[in-house]
Amino acid sequence: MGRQPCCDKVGLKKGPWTIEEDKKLINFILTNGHCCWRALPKLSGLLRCGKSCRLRWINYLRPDLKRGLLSEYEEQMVIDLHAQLGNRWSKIASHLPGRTDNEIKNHWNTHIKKKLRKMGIDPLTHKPLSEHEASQQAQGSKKSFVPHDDKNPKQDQEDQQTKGEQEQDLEKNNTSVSSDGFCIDEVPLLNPHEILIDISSSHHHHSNDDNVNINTSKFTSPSSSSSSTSSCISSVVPGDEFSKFFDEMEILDLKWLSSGDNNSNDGKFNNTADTMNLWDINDLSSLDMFMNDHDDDGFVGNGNGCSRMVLDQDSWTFDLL
DNA sequence: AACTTCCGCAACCGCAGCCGG
DNA sequence: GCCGGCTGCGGTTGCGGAAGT
Repeated sequence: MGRQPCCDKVGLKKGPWTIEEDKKLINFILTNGHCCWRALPKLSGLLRCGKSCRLRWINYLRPDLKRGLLSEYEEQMVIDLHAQLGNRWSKIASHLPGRTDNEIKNHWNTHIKKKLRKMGIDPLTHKPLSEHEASQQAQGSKKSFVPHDDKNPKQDQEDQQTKGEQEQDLEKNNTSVSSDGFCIDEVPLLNPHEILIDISSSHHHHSNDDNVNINTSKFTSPSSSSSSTSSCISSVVPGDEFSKFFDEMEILDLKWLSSGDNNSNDGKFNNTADTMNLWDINDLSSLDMFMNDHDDDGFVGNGNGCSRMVLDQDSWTFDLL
């Protein structure tokens, strides 16, 4: 018996996601989590396969994603990591909080490769190009189709030996990525822990104590986003539609740190009397508390088992608002 | 203005790896 | 150890917009 396809493809939708589908997916995941991607489409009413849902969530809808171009620092990290790890994009992405493997892969293929070639560096071996190759690059001639083994980009033994150490260094460096590494001419990148919930205020739609409001007033306008960010959502839905989107989503208002606080990236809580830091970790486990009812601590379902919360950085701040 | 080519990105596809039975 | 199901990964494709003619 052959391998079962990941999903019954008959009647399943393909291609770009619509905002309605996004809403369904977000609502479902925020309510139920994503315990089983395969079952998710049926349960959420989406005519997509589980893989497609997973990809959409991971690469686009996830709340902790950064959008916009990679900063110089991030780019350098990608180059360094690629030299060590090769095309293991997910590994590389794990060193860059808020970036996805797909994003890094695309950026590598479209920007970094060219940049390195221009600099006379072979993007595959990270060694200087041969004279011939370099001259080709200098002439801006066609892409170098030098045969290579992409699957085995491992460097010398020395590299391998020091890899552990280097990775440790990179991890350390990682902690300072957001604080001093990001290009300030790009989107004002916000880290997950910079999103605060305003527990005290309750200015809109639900007055119940079990709903949390998060102000959106501090969100940056889409125009401040990197021009290269071409979001499906933003391309489809005009600005005021995003407000509707949020309303329909019954989304919490988010209260952001003041700009002066933006560089506080040390992962510490920034609790004041009436604010609570949502994100003090790098992964999505913070979501768990919202995906289940937590009446005791103020983060709760809406009474019908549907927790309300949407958190994000750029995809939410720029595209959805 | 119309057409063509190029480029970047989101999404798809197929395979590998992991895990439980 | 084997098998089947599921997830994750990396390569590739195709669409839409930008740039060029």
